[in-house]
Amino acid sequence: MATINDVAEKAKVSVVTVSRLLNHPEVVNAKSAEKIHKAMEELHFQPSQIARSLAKRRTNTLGVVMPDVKNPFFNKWFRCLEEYATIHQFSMLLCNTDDDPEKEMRYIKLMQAHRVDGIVIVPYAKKSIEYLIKSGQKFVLVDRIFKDLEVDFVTTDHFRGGYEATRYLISLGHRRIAVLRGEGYIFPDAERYSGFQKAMQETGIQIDENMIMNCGLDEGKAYQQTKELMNREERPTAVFSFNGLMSLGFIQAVQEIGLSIPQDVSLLGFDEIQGYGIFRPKVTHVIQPIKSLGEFAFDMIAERIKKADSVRQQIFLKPLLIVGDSCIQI
Amino acid sequence: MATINDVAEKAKVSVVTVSRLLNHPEVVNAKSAEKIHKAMEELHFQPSQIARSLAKRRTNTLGVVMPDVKNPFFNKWFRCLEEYATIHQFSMLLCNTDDDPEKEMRYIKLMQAHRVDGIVIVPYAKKSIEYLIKSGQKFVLVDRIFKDLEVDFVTTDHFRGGYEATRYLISLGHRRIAVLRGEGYIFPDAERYSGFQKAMQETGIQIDENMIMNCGLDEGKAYQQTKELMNREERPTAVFSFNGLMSLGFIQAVQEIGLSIPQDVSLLGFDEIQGYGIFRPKVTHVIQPIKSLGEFAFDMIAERIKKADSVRQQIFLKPLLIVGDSCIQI
DNA sequence: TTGTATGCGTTATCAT
DNA sequence: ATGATAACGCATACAA
Repeated sequence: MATINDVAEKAKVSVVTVSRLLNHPEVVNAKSAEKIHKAMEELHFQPSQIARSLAKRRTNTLGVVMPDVKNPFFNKWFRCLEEYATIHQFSMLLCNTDDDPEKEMRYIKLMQAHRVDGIVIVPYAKKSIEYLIKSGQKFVLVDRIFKDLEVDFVTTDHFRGGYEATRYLISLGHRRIAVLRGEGYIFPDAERYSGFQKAMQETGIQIDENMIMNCGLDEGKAYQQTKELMNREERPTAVFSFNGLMSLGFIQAVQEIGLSIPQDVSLLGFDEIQGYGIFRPKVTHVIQPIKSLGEFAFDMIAERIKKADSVRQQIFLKPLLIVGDSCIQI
Repeated sequence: MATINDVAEKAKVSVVTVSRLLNHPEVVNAKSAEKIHKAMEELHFQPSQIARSLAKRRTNTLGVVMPDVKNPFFNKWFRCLEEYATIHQFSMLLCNTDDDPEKEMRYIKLMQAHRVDGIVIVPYAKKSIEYLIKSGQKFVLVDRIFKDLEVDFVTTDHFRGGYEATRYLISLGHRRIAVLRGEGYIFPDAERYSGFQKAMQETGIQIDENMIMNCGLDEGKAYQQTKELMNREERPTAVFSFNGLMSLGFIQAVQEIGLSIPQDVSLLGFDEIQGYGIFRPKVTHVIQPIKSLGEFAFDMIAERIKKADSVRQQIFLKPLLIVGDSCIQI
């Protein structure tokens, strides 16, 4: 690939003038500009971001570290982030951790080696974030936060989501509500459960601990737990599933047992389900403001890149309850 | 972030020795090595890939240009590619074109500006590929190819997929087979249709052109076309949908009309459907060897990066028909 | 408006 | 086994 030198030579100007045309076009004379442009065309010249990054100590690329692009929630989010970042002249280096702490650390260091200007991370391990802080890296947390760490983040108000969903079920007359959740380690899981608890307490309903199923946020486990749960003598009248994958596992198990939603059991899920469009009844679910989650993430990291001492931003966005046909009054 | 200079100073050796430890560890004395390692630890040193890339004229990063990570087929493929590439010390710069020719060109040039060692592309416009050739860029085509261009590629044998799927439907007694397809512009769409044609011709069945529905590979259009199609006096007994999205649209429309699969109409789809797991009946479908599609793509581009004059590779992978319950004998 | 000199962080070459 | 020096492609300060 041609360099700035080749262009300068061909246009019979100095390298600096070429560089100027790239960075401060207003100060270069029209004739020179034309000659240079012509030379660039002929040589298929593209300024090297590598050399440019080295000189400017800015790469204009963002590192994105997240659990898994295969997850519908995350890939939608990533696309929003990418689109928005591209408008602002940023490229994206992408890594998937599969919630493996070691991968996460390795990838973070890889990003740093690439000298990304900032890291946008949906983290798993708190240790990773502590490392980011310690190493002076600029970064923004998305979705999964750690309450005791003083860092920039944008997330959904998962507490509110859990709370409102539960209130809705209660308003329909449900008392025996089961929960399909994770281990409570990651923030959204913990918060949604807290919201659930609060709604139950407020309305004076006793939580039946036997109906709080730890499924590790996993489809397969949700399937198994559902089989066990729904074959009990005293079944729940409603199930609150904490993500789309578990909703899938639940539905599959329920179908195999021969029960119907919502006649035999109501279902309320967090996030959309894959294939949501074709499944009947329409599942009542809580959605997150994915686009905003992407745009805020970019704005925040961009702001911090601009000035390291910009104010700390901690944003909670409102979730929204979409009412379908999977919950009935009892 | 600390540089190689800081490390050298702290370890009381020259920069070169530090660099050597990084690149040719075997030639540096154990004592020096230890001192350097210690200094690196203390300084949280990560060698700058930027400076390294500039000096070596190799970035060890790959540009991935594809239509859309949201598409389940592509995101599974991307994950396979990423995992495999990471093992081989390559990072991935990712861009989504949404099949917009302008975006595609812009992104390709962006990748070149970043001096990626090679580009892995699922293209839309032939023009993009012609540019890649003209500019001397190393690249590999995945999934969508152009038969008359002499370039490296790996794709599924879509012709065979279309052929075998159609033969299967015919073997079940179907004669009036409708097709939900795209515009025939991209390779997989065109090939699948050719395979369909061949199977029909071989068995002496007349293709009813009115049942070949151009849905632009889009869910919404497939939904509309299905409504029109299935409300005709003479309905097809089977439908062959060319991708998962259109299968979704089809199913939704059929459900709304009040028909059942496969009692009223059989369905055979290409690729998996989102939410496949919970939809009943299980949809009979053709799957592609996604993992191989990722690994071959990497191996090929890696090979070409190693030596520009390596032999041209053009690989067709076999698709596989997965029989479910969505097609019945008539 | 344009050019000269220098530096960005690393590697390669040639010495020692 | 180690070091001095130049080079990678570009941007910036300063000079003209």
